[in-house]
Amino acid sequence: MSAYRIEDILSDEFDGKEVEIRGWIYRKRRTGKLIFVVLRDSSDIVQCVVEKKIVGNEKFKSLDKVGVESSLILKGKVRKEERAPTGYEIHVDDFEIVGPSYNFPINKDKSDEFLLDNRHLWVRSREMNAILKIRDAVFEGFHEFFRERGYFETQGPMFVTGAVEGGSTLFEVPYFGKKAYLTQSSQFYLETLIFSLEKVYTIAPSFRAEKSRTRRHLTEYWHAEAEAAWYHNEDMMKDEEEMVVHIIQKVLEKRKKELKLLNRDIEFLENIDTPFPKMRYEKLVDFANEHGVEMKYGDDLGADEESAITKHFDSPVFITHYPTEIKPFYHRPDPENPSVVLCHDLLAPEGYGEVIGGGERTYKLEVLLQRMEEEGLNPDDYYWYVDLRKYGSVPHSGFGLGVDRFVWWIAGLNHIKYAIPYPRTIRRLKP
RNA sequence: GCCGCCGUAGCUUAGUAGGCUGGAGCGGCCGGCUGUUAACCGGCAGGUCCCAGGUUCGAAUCCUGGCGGCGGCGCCA
Repeated sequence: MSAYRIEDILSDEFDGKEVEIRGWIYRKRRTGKLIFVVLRDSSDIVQCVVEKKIVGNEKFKSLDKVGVESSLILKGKVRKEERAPTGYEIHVDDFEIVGPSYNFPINKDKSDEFLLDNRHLWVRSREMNAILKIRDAVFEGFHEFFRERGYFETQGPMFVTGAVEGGSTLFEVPYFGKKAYLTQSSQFYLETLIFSLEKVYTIAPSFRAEKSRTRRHLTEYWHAEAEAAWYHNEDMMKDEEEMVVHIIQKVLEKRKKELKLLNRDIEFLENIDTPFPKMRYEKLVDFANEHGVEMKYGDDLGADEESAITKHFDSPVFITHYPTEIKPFYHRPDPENPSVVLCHDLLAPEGYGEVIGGGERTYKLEVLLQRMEEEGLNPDDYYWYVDLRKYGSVPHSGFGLGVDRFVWWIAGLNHIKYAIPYPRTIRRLKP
């Protein structure tokens, strides 16, 4: 007999049928000559009733001895049962203990720190299981969207020699007697690749040695990035908002059960649609001040500002046209007003804040060299990036999205460390 | 870089204006129970009170230093 997934047998169709299932003991309760085993597999949980008179004294005792997380194969008959946690239970005819487990370290009392130390075991929990499935749907949604839109998936290197963002946040690694760094972003490499493929995307890790201790920072995070030739700022924003909606739809289609388990406000997600509100940076300054957040022109958005602003929207919101001096050199200054750049950030609602940073790239050689000089950068260090502006340059735009931040928001989590299987933060390097 | 908080049993913790033998829940072990819902009932074991030094008749509690951890800001995705 082949084994069923638990999720698949939780239906009236299976009522009265004989099945085999495999999984791990999630809960176990003994009462006299009965043992209730709540078994979990990757799909769901189901209560199984083991009677002493059916399985025999020896087997009954052996099951009584092992603890939660023991792995079992069991055979029995499915019955509809209102008293069971998931509405059905299995009356067990026979079972096999495959891998016993004693004294599983995680029980009902648990601190964050303890669970992080035991992440390799905590990934089995129903909460983590639900989050990981939502994360999977998010990745699926990305790939699906980009490919449908004619983007090619590609990859940049992880070992690099220079910075994309500020240089102080690079992780240095020894490299055969030389210094190398772990990449902060694949953006510059994607820019080179559009001259071959025109529209490209990648989902890869990025590394930032920021000493941040916040609920939205990781030192190693998954970065979904795209670049497209001939795209202007607004073209890119259009793809992005449609991408965000596509991914949300994908998660809603596949993972409603998991969102419910996490107590996510599902209706909120269902109501998100294009177009997203768009606000120029200068308007945002006024908006912030009108809503009790002190902000002056030239300030970057802090966590307080983002949180205060996004709580006023029930949709992600684009902020565009930031002052040139607070953005990196590669952003294209607005030809109509070079004191601002053609860029955009996407802020997630409900106080979550920035999930995307993107914009149009400077494609004229003179402008790029001037901006590099203003920021004190040596063009020789970026010779290959500068070269792109010498040989058939074209207008182009791109963006980077923090996938873990996105999952953090979609799943409605309290801290980004719950959004990734093994979070890496300034203080957390294991397991 | 800055601000704040914490370290007591395997886990979660009570106890800290110094004072009797440092309590409890969960987990573990032994026993009981035929419908449990993170079951329940009885019993047992389990402690370097983070480390070092100091004050004191007396320190988990006060002081100094160290180690480890947590939350937040800035920065960013």
